[in-house]
Amino acid sequence: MGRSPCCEKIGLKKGPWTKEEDHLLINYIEENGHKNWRALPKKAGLLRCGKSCRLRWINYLRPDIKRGNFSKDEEDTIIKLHQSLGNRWSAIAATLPGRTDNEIKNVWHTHLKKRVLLKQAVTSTKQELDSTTMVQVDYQDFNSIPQNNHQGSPLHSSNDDISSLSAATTTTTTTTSDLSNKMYLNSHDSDLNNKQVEHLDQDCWQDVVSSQDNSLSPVIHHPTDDNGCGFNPTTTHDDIGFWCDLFTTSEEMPDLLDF
DNA sequence: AATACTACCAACCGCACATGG
DNA sequence: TCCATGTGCGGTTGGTAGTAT
Repeated sequence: MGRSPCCEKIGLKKGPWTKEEDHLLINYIEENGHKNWRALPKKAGLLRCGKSCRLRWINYLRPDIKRGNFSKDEEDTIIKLHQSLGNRWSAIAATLPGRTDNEIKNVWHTHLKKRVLLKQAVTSTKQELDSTTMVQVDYQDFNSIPQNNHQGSPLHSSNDDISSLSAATTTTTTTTSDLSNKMYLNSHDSDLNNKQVEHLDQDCWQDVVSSQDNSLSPVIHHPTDDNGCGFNPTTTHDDIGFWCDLFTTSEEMPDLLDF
């Protein structure tokens, strides 16, 4: 026999809260506090589970909640604390007054994780570049790469992605060494020929590259479009173009680390 | 203009821990 | 010490708005 449910499920409302429900909850808590969440909804006249009431109050209705975008300082704090604490959202939230664990968790998954992963990718790439030579890549040859060799890579989004990439970047000299997971480079450098690189897993690349989140744009210094790639920096295609541009010269790499 | 896709975020769910009888 | 209950936490889902095709 398992534990009983936190509340009687039958007849209780789920889903988005209405203004009326919000007012009932706020009024009750302002007058009586919230000593017992389970008993609260009935006393407040709400057809909600106690857990639902608690969540609504903690994450949205609390008077000290800070709304709006996260500042650069707040984002930096989250990134730093996540490095040391991991997914302990409540602990991270405790250091950011007015922010909730749920909000921080959402921000992490939608913005900050991508930024951190990208920074890690760029950092590892730079480290590898420091110990390797220029690699010449003929992107047209990606059309002939077997599917299972570039699954999940930035160049895998669709046939359209690959063809537009090829059309735009024929035989571009590029100092890239790990644009993707298990991507084979058609290198003219014998040491790196057919080198299989594996710095990031597939999900990582899908998160980073399939994203149309432009928040990366102001953070990463997108090289000027002077090499003929011609990608617009706002779409999935653009992400690919961006990655092509990104590794055009090794001299650009230090700037890219300025997250 | 219609459809598909993606990002965002509020809310839910289940588990773990805390507490009190 | 055990058990029932309440609460908190982190993972996940689903609805919606915006954007691309």
